Amino acid sequence: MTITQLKYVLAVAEYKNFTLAAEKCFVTQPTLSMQIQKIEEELGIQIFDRTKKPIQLTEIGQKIVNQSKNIVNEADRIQDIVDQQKGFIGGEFRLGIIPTIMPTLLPMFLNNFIKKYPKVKLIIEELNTDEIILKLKNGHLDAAIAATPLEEEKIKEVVLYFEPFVAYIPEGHAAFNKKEIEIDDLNIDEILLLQDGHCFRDGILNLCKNVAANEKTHFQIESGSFETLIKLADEGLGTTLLPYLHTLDLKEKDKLKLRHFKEPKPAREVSLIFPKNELKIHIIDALRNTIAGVVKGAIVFQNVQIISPLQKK
Amino acid sequence: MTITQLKYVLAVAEYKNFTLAAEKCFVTQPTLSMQIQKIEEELGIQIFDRTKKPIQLTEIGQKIVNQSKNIVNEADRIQDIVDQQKGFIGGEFRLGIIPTIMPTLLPMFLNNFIKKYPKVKLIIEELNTDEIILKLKNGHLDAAIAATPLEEEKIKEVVLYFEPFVAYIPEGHAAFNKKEIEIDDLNIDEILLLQDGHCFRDGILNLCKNVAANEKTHFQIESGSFETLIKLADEGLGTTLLPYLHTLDLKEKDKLKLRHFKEPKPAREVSLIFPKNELKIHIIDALRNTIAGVVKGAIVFQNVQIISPLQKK
DNA sequence: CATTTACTATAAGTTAAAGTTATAGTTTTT
DNA sequence: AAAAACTATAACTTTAACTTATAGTAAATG
Repeated sequence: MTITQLKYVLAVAEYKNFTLAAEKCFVTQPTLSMQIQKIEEELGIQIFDRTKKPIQLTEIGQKIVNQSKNIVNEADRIQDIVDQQKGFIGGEFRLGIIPTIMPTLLPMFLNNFIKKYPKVKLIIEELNTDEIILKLKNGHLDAAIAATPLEEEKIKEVVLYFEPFVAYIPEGHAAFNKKEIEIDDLNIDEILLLQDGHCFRDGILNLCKNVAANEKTHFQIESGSFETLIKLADEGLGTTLLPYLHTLDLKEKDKLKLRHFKEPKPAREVSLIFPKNELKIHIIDALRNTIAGVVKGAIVFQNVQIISPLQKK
Repeated sequence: MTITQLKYVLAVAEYKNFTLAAEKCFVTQPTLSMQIQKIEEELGIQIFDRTKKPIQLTEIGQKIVNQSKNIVNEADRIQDIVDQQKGFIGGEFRLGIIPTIMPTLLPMFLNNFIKKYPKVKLIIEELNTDEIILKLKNGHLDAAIAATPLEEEKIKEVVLYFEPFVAYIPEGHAAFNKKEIEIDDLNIDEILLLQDGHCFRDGILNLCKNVAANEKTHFQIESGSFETLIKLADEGLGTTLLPYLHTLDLKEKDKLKLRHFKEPKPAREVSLIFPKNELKIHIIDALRNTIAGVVKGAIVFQNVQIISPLQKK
């Protein structure tokens, strides 16, 4: 049994197709077929059920695939250990970003980063906070950008910036005429929120003290994107809260509906988070510095009050 | 990088000697030398410092060895997964036993077991409870025999038997003339106990309610073996408590000093414990049945009161 | 201090494994 | 029924792993 064979098994399990899997492994299809046969013979079991189309894993095959993922993953870390020792900045780097940060932050630093560190192959995935924590722990991600604090035992957090929330208030709303507003100018029932699972929602809900009592209103819409929320607000269906960076992209017309909060402004803490083993710490540091550089120009430090993404009732 | 190379690295790290390591790996010394060179070259680092005699690991080498242990360990589990599926009873099986159970229980079942399951290569290690829990969790042990309950999250316990404690009371002691005794006939200060780390000690200490207050007496001896305790008791230095199976081996003369407790007798719960993944469950079941068979004849069920090994203040 | 001992490294050759191309054999799709 | 999509087998090549033989090197020994 070799690591190579295990990788072949994983490829076939993933693509359910020998030909395609062979391509992805940069070998010919017969090589793959033979190596799979060989490991099946060595173990004395069938990993794949070839009678089904597309190919299926057998019951025992599934267990072997799970274990193989472990092994291949752990084997890949050998190179990480070496890279860390050498201070080498390169190799694959898997970064998770939550959906409410992705579209605004990523374009700001991505270009800078890949130019400065051309040897790093960034693999970026949009994931919500729960998925991120899971994948950081099992090694499927090297780092992530999320709202903090999370207080996860094995995960380290390094704050990147504090991002204030800005209220988006449609014309005709009572608060529209105020220059600066306070949280109590908005009625919690009318604030349009992102759908559950997006941790941003929890942050917003925590703004108001009496959420629990008000949760079951006659009207509840939770969208997956701020664009939808803005349009709903424009239709007179309520107000919404936008992270500051997001407001920079609005049309001039819509920007007129933005109202900043009085200090201390409600804000979210955005951090770079990663496993405490700090395996790819050099890349993480490089990423942090790059982001810090671009954000410094975009967000002025202000007196803020952090909304924790934690409390999920 | 291959699993074989990693195994070679581990062998050299263990024996600090290429020639010996090669023997243990069943290859010639040049093979080992070349493969080690090859992985060092591939990673671009030195794993071993060959200038020192005997050979030493470099700093990075130590990290690589640690990770390699993980990988090789996880790789070995592939075969376990297959064996489990097939219901195969064989292969290596690492069993930990705490010192206070080892000498009495092991001789009772070992012969039976190896005759009945000749394909299983039993590797038995005497370890205290803490070490056992650690090694079960990191995969260095497949199962263990210890006093329970332990209430460890990832470890399953299957009770093998309940073993009453018997008091050993030297001539001249106030309780010597009683046929059956109660725990309060003994003064906690005079009970000779096993040294710390042996979990049996905790069990005994839990017998008495007011231990904490009495712990700092003018006199405290904690030996590592019951033999010592018995001799100390004979010297008039106190009494001691012995697990029932241990009393069977005493000289006739010493047996006269044993006093059984009134029911419910204080007893320890002895269990077979193993990781919840139940990888080698067939061997574990075989072991349990073998032990159950031999113990049934030796320990009559009685009304007992379990002393938990847990509370460590 | 030269010699033995106890190792590790290198060289040359062999064996075994992993890979290739070409093609045959399936099953599914059209 | 033919074509397409795919996997398996066969024959061969390349590469990697392993062997024996021997050179090199540092520590131990008389």
